[in-house]
Parts: sequence; structure tokens; C-alpha cells
Amino acid sequence: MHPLRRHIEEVVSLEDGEFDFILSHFTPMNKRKHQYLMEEGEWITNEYWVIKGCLRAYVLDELGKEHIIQFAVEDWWITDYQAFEKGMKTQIYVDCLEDCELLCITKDNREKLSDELHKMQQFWARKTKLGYIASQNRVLSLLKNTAKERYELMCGQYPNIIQRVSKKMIASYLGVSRETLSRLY
Amino acid sequence: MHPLRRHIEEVVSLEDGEFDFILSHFTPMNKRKHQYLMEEGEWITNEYWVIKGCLRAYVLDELGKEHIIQFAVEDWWITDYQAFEKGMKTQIYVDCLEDCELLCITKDNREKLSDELHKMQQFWARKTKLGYIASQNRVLSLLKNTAKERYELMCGQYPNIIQRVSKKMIASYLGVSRETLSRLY
DNA sequence: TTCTATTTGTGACATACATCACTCCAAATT
DNA sequence: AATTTGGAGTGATGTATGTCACAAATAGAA
Repeated sequence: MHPLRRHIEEVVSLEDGEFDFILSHFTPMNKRKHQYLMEEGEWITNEYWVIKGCLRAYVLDELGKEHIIQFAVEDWWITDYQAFEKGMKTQIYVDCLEDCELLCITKDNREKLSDELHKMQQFWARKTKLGYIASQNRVLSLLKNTAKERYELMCGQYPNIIQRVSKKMIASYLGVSRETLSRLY
Repeated sequence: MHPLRRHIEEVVSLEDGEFDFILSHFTPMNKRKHQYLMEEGEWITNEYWVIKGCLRAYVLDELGKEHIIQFAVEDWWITDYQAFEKGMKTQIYVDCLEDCELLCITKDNREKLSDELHKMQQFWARKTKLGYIASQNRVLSLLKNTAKERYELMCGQYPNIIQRVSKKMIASYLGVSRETLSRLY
């Protein structure tokens, strides 16, 4: 079964025809390590689903320091939702940490697909809810846990990401310096 | 116009009959300052909309320290979405910082209403997206800004909350000690 | 009004974490 | 194979912020 179909059917069940219809709204895309999907200042019109590979979304602050908002590995979605939703220029960068196979959907196609197939609206609504909950938990973790606790929670929650990306990236995601993370043990 | 109708019509437009139908799914409720809407360990089946007043959602950590997840004033929604969505016992407390007038909707009624009136599904989907975006921005602010910067951003973003709640609460929301917040200026 | 609890400010001190500088090592690039 | 780049560890030191203690001001309750 197509990995995207498997992924969607974790939320709503599909007929063969429905899935073909869904898939026709996406464009396959391959990117090499270090290539960018988006950069600060661009208009964002695409969302990506990861078939294979690993990416990160980050912002640069005034001092040029990177802060990682999100990683994305197999089965994850990635875009700048703020820019995507509000039709703004993006303030984030998304680049590949490994060679990537992606499925790309435009904002227009996403909206069309939502209207045409109610199940997809349900699917995306569910994804958004879960994303919101996860983000709230991350806020909470930043409020109440030490750097070491946050690292351990992340090891429990995303062991595959821990193994695949550099400590520098993990540190940036956890909101701690590379050196401090290195000294935790 | 009913304040809830005004609120919903910021996203989708409604007929009179539709709004009456929507409103029939809610129960009005009054609470006094210091009363709780939910406490850790309870099953959550309600979501609340604030007609008037001010509330907070917080967690207690192992040391008994409070960490404020969210404030809610007029026109805001509040519940434990994690518990609500996943059918879990809640890990949070929600209490009133002022006397409150609320509209309460049960999970069942919310789902029924979503099914019966597609516009409400759209409405809630939009709210969830915006909540997600706001939460991601809060994560980012915790990652890249100092306590003082976070305080100033909050003053710009939620001036009415700053004026209504104690510095202790603001500190707890910002992830900083009361004393540090007090020393910022 | 009187009493009590809450809020806020502030000094003294402790600590988690950041920053800078340097090194070593492995992986990628030429 | 030689060279460059990036990842990771670690010492020395600085700083933002936390913690504890106390006092003054304010608001609520009796």
C-alpha cells in the first residue's frame, strides 16, 4: 500500500478511487541534503509530506542563531503554517538534513481537495488538533523542565530523530546550547 | 447581537435560525472568582466559552509549582484539549481569576453540532489552526527571547490580560520567577 | 474598622546555562 | 591521499535567572 494511503487511513478509511484522487493532487519531489524547501521572505504556497528523509524548520534570530521549530521524518508534514494560513511571507527556513523524497501539495490543491473530499478535511483537522496538543506540551516542557529533562523526554518521544540528527540540532530544538547538551552526562 | 454569534461570524456567516440552533447546544454557567472548572485527575467532557471574566489553565509540577498554559478572557475558548481529544483524564487545573459568565458545551454536543452544521466544523477547524500557530509562536519566543523580551511581546499582544491579572500569573505564563519579572524595570 | 491574606518590591546569594576558546576526530570533498 | 568541513567534548569564565528572606503596600474577609 502507498505510504501516504497508509498514513491517511490511520485517521479515515479510503476507497481505492478516493486515494488515487487524493494522490493526483500531489507532486513527487526529490531533494538532496542541504537543499532548501523554503527561505525567509518567500511566499509559501506548498506543504510537504515526507516519504523518506529528514528535514528541519528553523528561524534565525537577530544574532544569526538558529532555533529549530520542527523536525520532519517519514510520515510527517512540514510547512510554515503561519505563512500558509495567513498568506504571509515566511519567516522560516526549511532544509533537508538528509536526501529526501517528498510529496508536495499546493495551497490551492489542498483547499480544493478539502472541499472535494470531506474525509481529507477531517484528516487535516485531526492532524492540526494533534499538532496543537503537541505544541502545547512542548511549551509546557519549556516552562517546567530543565534542559536535561527536556532532552530525556525527547529521547523517549522521538528516539529516531535523536539517532539521525546531530547534537547541535537537538540542542537548538531543545532551546539549550550545544555545549550544555554535551555536558549533561 | 449575541456575543457568541458575533464571535462565530468573524469566521463564517450565519442565518438567525442557525445561530439559535448553535446556541441550543450550549448551557450558560456562572462561576465566582477562585472556583474551578476542572482539576487534575478528572474526566473532561466540557469546553467553555467566556462571555465575561478571566480564567487560567495551569499544571502543577512535582514541586507544586504552577505553570500557566493559557489565560482566557472574553471571547476565548478554554478546556484541556489533550484530555478532550484523546478521552484522557486531565492533568490541568482551570480556575476563575474573576467572576465569570460562561457558555458550556459538552464533547457530545460539540461533535453533534459539528456534524449537523458544517459551518461549525469550519469554525472550529479555523480556531484550532490559529491556536496551533499561536502555540508555535510561543515555543519560538521561549527559545529565542529573554524574559524581558517575552514580557514586552506579551504586553504588545495581550495588553488587557497584563492589566487584569497579577504579575505572579504573568510570570508563571512567561516561564520566569515572580522576582525576576519584578526586577525587569 | 480590624485582621488577614495577597501582591509587589528588593537585597543577598546560589545555580543553571551561555559564551568563548581550544582540541580531537570522523566524514565529506577535492 | 590530501584537504576541508562539520561534529563533538571540555576548561575557564560570565550572566541571566532562581531561591530565600524580609518588608511595605494593597485588597479581601470578618
